[in-house]
Amino acid sequence: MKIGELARRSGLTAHTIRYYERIGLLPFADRDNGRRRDYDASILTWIAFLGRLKETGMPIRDMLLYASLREQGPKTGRDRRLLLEAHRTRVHARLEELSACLTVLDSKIAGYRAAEERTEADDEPDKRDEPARARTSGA
Amino acid sequence: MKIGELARRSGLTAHTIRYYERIGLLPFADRDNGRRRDYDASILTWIAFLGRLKETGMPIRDMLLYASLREQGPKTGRDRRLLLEAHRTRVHARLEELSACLTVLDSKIAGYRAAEERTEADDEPDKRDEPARARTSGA
DNA sequence: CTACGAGTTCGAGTGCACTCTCAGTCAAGC
DNA sequence: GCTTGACTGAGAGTGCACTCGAACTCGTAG
Repeated sequence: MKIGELARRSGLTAHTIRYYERIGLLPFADRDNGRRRDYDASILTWIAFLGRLKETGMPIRDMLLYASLREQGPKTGRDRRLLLEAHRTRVHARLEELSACLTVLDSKIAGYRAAEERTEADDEPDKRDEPARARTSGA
Repeated sequence: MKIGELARRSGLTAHTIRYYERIGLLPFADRDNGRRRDYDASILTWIAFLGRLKETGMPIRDMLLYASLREQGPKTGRDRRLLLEAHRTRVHARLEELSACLTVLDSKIAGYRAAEERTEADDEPDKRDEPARARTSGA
């Protein structure tokens, strides 16, 4: 598989694939007789996993560490697990954080809704911009 | 309240507060007789809310839109609500995405754990780096 | 009066993760 | 033999969100 096809199949651009190879996130690819990268389909699994790490907010420098452990073979399994476990903890924390924010967002939206209903009812403009607390003067 | 105290109380740096004012995320602050910013405590509520938006991944350009609607007073309530609802949808999607990734991460970790147990059992090195699929040759 | 520390503006610099341009190379088709 | 189009490496450029430095101004304590 050439870089163009890998780009289509992985969702990365050819530019990004070369960039990832340059920085060591992808292993140095075999070249054909014309020095062009020629990939095995198995690289797709690795790219997909990198995608997960990225999606969960892992910085490239950490992915590089994981990648280098992977390059060193199965003896690094424990280190890789520890790395993933630490990351898992962070992702979990982020998840909780987002949930909490979602709650705040919901109550803010509810506040705006309530304000709109009041406005429809008495059509009275005011200067408030904090809809979460209802005006006591209202209906 | 001067910028230093606001920085301490909001968790932003004085640099960031000035930057936010410059780009319009914070309203232009009143100045004292020496041209220094003098804040009312109410700004803290706004900064906290901006923090929520930021925490949930809203880009500054969207926060700017929200801020400008807020500046225009209560007549923009509906627009602000729509903006927040759209954002809420994105945050929710992100949350699901993260949950899915967490599952993948968990199974990857479980795979490494299993590999470690096998290694402890038969102390046999191998070349595999995809722990999710167990070796059938194992005990 | 002088020193100090906190503030001011403006603009340049930083770190991240790409993203793109350039000049050149190569295999295949006409 | 020539064109075409995907590919090459090196390096510059981009967008985001700050972050910092330089040179300056104030108000107050000593």
